[in-house]
Amino acid sequence: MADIKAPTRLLFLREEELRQGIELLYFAYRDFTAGPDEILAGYGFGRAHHRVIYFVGRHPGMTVSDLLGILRITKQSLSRVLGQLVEEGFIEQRAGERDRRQRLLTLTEKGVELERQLSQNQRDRIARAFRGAGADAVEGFRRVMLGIVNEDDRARFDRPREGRA
Amino acid sequence: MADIKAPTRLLFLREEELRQGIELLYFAYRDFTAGPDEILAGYGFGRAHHRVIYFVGRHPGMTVSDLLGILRITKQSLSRVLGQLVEEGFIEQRAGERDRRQRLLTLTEKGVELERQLSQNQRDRIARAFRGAGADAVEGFRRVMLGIVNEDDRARFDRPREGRA
DNA sequence: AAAATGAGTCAACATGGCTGACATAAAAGC
DNA sequence: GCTTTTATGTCAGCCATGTTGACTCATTTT
Repeated sequence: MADIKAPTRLLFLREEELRQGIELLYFAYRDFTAGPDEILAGYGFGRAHHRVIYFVGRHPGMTVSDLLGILRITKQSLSRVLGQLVEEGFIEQRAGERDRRQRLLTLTEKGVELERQLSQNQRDRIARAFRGAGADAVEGFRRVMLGIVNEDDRARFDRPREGRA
Repeated sequence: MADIKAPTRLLFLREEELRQGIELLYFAYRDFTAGPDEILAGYGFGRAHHRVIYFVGRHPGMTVSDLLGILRITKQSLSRVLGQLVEEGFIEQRAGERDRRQRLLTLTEKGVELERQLSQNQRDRIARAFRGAGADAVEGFRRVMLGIVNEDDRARFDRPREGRA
């Protein structure tokens, strides 16, 4: 079908390898988010709520601007979902001690429970993939994925400890 | 900060490992799509157009329902972006030979060029990550990502050949 | 001839991005 | 102390892209 392909067999394989990488990212992400999306729909929430719940759960006491930095969206977009989550009692805000302009975000018990419910599906999926692939493969996965992430966010994955915000 | 964590050190690491997996997927996908998004904006297109261009480029002559099956969206959603791409001369439709109800999709020259422009960024990023991580890591990446993808889509990645549609 | 299929269309709606303008309280700088 | 900057929130409106439901049309299958 008039496939536009590279001249040599070797180069073809290389190109094919990269295409596979692209598609693995697309399909893995698509399937990875499908589970939580269903649960969220039951609460009238969307994927954006999940991201907020997730990162606040991960970094209790983080500020609004920490969150904006991670999500890379505008504060107007964030405020919509964050506002709902606060209003419906999944997230609590309290003023910062050193800087009282800040709103420190934490999950309520209700929020923790929702986070657990949402992430369980994803953790199961990852755990299954990790177990099936073996420890060396997991290390390879980690290395490749880190290489794909923008340099300025790699510190977030620094070995054992958790990077602030 | 009242971190909710697991009882033992071993279990903590395990939990942390899974969390890292989740976040690697999130950040890698976010950064992976940021480049093309900028280019697309210049054409008045969005990520949905990219996906259509990509898969039609990948599988020339595919049908509309093939595409719907891959993207897992409704035909109404697809028709919007596909219609634009056809109208603006990036994609051509022709009737199927065996079944004249089908619309077989192929990229025009203009479409091929846009596809190349869009994917170049992603290919570069993947290539850089693959080179930096090494061949074994790439194999591990492949194994883990395949484990994350839903079983019914894994055949798409069968070793060397390209699975129809 | 009737039923099923592939594709397209109209209408209405929701989510979650965006820009721009503006308000308020607190902190930092001079 | 006054001014400026910063952290946050808010109003209003726009756009892209997903959804459901109802329907048409041509063609293929039964």
